[in-house]
Amino acid sequence: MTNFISVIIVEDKIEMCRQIKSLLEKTDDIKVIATFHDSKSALEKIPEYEPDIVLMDLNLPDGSGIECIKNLKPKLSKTQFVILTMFDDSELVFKGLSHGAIGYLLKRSINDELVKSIYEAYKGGSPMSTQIARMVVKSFQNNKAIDEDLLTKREWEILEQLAKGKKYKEIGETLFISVETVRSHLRKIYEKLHVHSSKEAILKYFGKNHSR
Amino acid sequence: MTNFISVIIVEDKIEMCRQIKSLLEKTDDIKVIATFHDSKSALEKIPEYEPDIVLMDLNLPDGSGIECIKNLKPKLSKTQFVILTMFDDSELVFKGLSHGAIGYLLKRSINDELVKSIYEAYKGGSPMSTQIARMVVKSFQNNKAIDEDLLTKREWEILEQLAKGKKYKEIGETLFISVETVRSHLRKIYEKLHVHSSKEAILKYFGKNHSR
DNA sequence: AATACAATAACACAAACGTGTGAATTTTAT
DNA sequence: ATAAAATTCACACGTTTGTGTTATTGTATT
Repeated sequence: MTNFISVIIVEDKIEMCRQIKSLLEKTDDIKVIATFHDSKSALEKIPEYEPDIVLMDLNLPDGSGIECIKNLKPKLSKTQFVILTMFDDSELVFKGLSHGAIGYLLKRSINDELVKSIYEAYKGGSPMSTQIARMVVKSFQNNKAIDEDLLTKREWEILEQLAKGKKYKEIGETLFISVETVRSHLRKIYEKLHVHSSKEAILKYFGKNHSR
Repeated sequence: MTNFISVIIVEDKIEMCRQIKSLLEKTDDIKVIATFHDSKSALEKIPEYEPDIVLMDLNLPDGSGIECIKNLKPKLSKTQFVILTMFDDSELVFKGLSHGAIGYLLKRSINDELVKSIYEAYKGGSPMSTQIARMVVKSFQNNKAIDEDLLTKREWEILEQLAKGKKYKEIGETLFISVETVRSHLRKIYEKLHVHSSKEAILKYFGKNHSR
């Protein structure tokens, strides 16, 4: 590292690119060391720069920015990727974060947050605009799968085991009861959850029954 | 709503409580309308106030603050719960968020962020300190369950269907192929994933094989 | 003391699943 | 153009699962 935070911008719209650059260069300790406008040249050239931060647009003309991150990440272990996009689509957010992006900003809110976000990303934080954080939190709240009081203590134990991928026989061995008893419990569990297979029960357990 | 944001603090340590209160009251449009020091009285009295925001400590003497949120939430649909805690333990964070909290702040960073966070929570955002956001992002990245290139396009389609809880016959009907073909694909999928049941395959699909 | 629920267990039968083997056709890559 | 991989389908056999029925024992609740 040098005495400034090196940033590369990948963004196809030149005007937007310039705007971001000028925003960042108001600060002395951030330097935009390169800009790219398509994923092909970004993939080729970025590794040479070893930037601290890459600001990545998702809607590139020749392929998704997520693909770009996926390919660059292994070569640049010290670089933090921050996604910059127009859309607050939850699919995209989850995909972006799970593919190695460390932060996720909406273009409409960059004026207020961009510079601060670069610092945060550099310090190992995860900049997200308020709206994005809200979506992430929602994704946890959807997982309010089964009311705790619906199943008895023992039934929860059985379901937990099932949700680890075990088969009936193994559950019985773990809990020191016969397979028949396990089947007996699961019959009641399935009844209470309104399902007819271990698959469906597991999905409910993880709150993956509706949506996504 | 009135012309200010009404806040209730639930925090057992009186000194900390007073400190938070004085922080918030530097701003005219935030009013601390009550404070509680244990979950029993909080549960009884808070519904009468219908506050905009509840700042909730997790380590109350008589029961977890999470339980408290769980009980209050249904009675106060317009109230936003923000957790205030000493610890950045990931279990707690996920539990808190999935039980109805809208934000999660660490006590050590409240000086900088508290007032801003109240505004954000009020506007429907999700205030989180940078460290918490980082943990949340990490939880997505751990879910890098299966390498995309491991399975073919068709195999992904089959697995997706399976992960919706469908049985083989239904998968075949959805994709317009015979059950035998579904079985054929799943045989290869199980081989590639090193599993021996639909249960295990689904767990891998959702990244739930290790931990949690 | 009576009633309800929880936990345990067995038997039975059909449906669904896991796996071995084999093979034809289409798509993709070299 | 040729090899390799992907997609499709079938038959067979043993295992696992889903569900109906029934019963014993322990533990609360009233």
